[in-house]
Amino acid sequence: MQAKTFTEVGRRAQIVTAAIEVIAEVGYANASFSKIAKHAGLSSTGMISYHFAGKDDLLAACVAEIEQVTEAFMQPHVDAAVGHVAQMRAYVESNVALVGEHPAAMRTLIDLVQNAGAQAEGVNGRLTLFEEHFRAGQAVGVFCSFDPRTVALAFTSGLDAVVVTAAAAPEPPDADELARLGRELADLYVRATAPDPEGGSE
Amino acid sequence: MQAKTFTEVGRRAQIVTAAIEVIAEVGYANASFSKIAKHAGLSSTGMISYHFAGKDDLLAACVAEIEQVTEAFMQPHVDAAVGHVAQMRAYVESNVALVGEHPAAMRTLIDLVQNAGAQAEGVNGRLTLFEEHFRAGQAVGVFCSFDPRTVALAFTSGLDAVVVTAAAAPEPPDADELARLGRELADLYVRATAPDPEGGSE
Amino acid sequence: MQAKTFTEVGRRAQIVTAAIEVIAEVGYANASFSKIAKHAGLSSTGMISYHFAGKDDLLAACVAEIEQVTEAFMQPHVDAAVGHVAQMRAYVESNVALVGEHPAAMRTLIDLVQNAGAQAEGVNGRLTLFEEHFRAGQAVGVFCSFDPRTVALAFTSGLDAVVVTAAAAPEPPDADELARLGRELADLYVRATAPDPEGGSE
Amino acid sequence: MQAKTFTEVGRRAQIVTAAIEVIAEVGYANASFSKIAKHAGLSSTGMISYHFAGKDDLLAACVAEIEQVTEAFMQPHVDAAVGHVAQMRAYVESNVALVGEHPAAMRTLIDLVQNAGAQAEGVNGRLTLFEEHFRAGQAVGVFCSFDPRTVALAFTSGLDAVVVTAAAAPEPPDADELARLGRELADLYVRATAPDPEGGSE
DNA sequence: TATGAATGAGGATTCATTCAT
DNA sequence: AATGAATGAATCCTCATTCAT
Repeated sequence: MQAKTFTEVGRRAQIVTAAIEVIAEVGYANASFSKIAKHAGLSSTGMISYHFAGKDDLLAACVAEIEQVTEAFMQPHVDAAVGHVAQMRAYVESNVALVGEHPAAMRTLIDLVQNAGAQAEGVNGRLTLFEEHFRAGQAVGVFCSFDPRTVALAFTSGLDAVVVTAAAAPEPPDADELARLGRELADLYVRATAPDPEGGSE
Repeated sequence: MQAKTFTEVGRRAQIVTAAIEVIAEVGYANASFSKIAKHAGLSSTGMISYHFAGKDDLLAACVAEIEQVTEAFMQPHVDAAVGHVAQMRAYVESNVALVGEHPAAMRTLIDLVQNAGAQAEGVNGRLTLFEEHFRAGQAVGVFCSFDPRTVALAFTSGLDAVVVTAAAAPEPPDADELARLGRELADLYVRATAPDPEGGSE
Repeated sequence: MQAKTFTEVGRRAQIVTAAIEVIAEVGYANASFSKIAKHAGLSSTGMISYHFAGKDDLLAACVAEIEQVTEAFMQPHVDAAVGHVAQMRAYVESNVALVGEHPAAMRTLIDLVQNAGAQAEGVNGRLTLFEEHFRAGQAVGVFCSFDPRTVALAFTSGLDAVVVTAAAAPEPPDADELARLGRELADLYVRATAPDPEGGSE
Repeated sequence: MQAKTFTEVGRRAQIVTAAIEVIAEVGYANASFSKIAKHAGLSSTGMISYHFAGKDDLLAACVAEIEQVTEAFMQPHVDAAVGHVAQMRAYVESNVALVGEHPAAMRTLIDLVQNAGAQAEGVNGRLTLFEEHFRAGQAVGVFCSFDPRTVALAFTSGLDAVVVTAAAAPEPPDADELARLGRELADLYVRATAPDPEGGSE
């Protein structure tokens, strides 16, 4: 009915930012409106309820915000890659590299994705993305034969684990270390999906 | 100095069992003492506080219990395997097979491992186990060259994801399907760590 | 000194209308400024506070509005009746008939009258009206001897109950049924106040 | 599973008593757990939630408590009366007399009955009681012809109004005044339902 | 006049924990 | 060894009201 005000947008963003940081700090289970309000410099939790329909709404906004940031960072890298294998590598490496840019966001995203469960479309979305990528690659012979769903599941969660571990480290890894980690993981995934020696190439 | 009585041990076990089932049902975040007490047939939450120092203590006991069950099931399979590769395969396949035996325990274990975070020694223990297994295998040339820590991290979390997905499925997979899943995953891990063609064999 | 502007009057009326409908729907206890504002198409509750001194003020305005509508409908019927008995009958029957015209208003009015309690002058006004009507009728012998105050109280609340029950029925009664109900009740009240057989007539 | 403890019963009774008094004072709409807890001398509202499943549960307990007290007082009077007319009179008079014994309970009961609405079985119960009493009396010719449902509705609400008005009066009426009020009302109801002059008698 | 943002108190409820019995 | 009652903080959320714009 009414376009969002500038202030409205600003406050929402402020609260989302605070929520992301709080969740990154204390975890999804312990992130209360109180802590988020305090972190955001708000005087009451009522303010959050004023701007968001409920906890789910706020959490969804956090996921949306992070996914946008994530996509903005990763998409160019993936698009620049040519071929299914290179694209997978670009996805993995840029995802790990993201830790250097937004460590809190990465930790929060994965926490939410693991715990929000049902309503998280992002998880299934990413899973399906991988799955179909594998299927397509197998069709053209650049991936060997395996169950795309199972491998997609193992890969995405393995990627998450590396990301969250890096993001949660006491002293965060620098860009070089992140690049190395990303390369290690991408190498692993490439080896695991490489076509049989006598297989074709792309 | 008084050793724990039989009743004491029994009560603790009863509570731990209830806690595992409750966490499997409603998740770590929503598992309260109330629900656990009710599930255990206890009329008061005070009983739980009496036997456990706190929530952390109870959770640790759950992890310990599950790990014991897990080890009892998996260890024979692993021990029966010969060579680093076969042992890794046995570990993965028997872990997935466990879903058929103790689905609730598997779901709970992974929930706790993901959320208990810091204090979970079990996670690091398993990580280190994998890591050293890789290092040893690399030394004898049955694994190719990679960062053992990173791959251990990716593999354990990938395994967890497959297990928890299977355990949480609306209609649980039967033994055959679990065997297939385990084989898929083990194949993947074996491919990913296989030595270069010109490498040696065990 | 500035007379209320046209807009001012319009907004107040709009809010009052919305409030009446909301109270009819969810009841006095659950009618909040939020719901009223939403129902009125206002984007903020501040608007209500701006036009009304407080909740009591708004409620009083609702009562006043409804009483005006009520009086406009009932007065002609009462005026057309001749004699104390006939007027009482006209009052009762036209009041019940009102349910067909303004069911929401009727439900709200009675809800407010029952709950607003103390500050509701309307109630006492109606009570006093009945009381004096009885007294006057007794003076000319068309009513038997009884305590006017007590009977006024019993009659008005009995009338309210019939009205609100009719107004709240899942499928609202049609005009014929309302007429029947009104006649039933009026008959009852006439019988209850009829002079002793040997008494006079009007 | 477990019989209620003495303490449990005592606390529940204490809370119910406090709730009845608070509702009598501030009305159903404004009776919060806080006020009830304070009135009962409890240090927290959690105590109430501990003993009652929720607000509805507490309210139902209040209604049950009051109805028990009410019935204990009224039933002997009604039973002692012979014939449908005398029983109706006994019901009305003893109900009004109850105000002298339990003014707060009366005010609360009526407040709850009016506002609890749906879940109040007591209301419909009483209504049906009256209705069937009328029907039975009409069958034997001691009541004239009228719609039992409508008259039952008007009478019960009229009775409530007289009771609550007496109970809420700044200076509560003494026993004599209550007896007079009860007689007035009973006379009114008897007149209103009396059979036509040529009708039969009981 | 009107708006939307902000406030802060208060709503019911659940929580882990303690304690007397 | 166990119970059940009690605690009080914390949970999310809604409330009527105020205020700068």
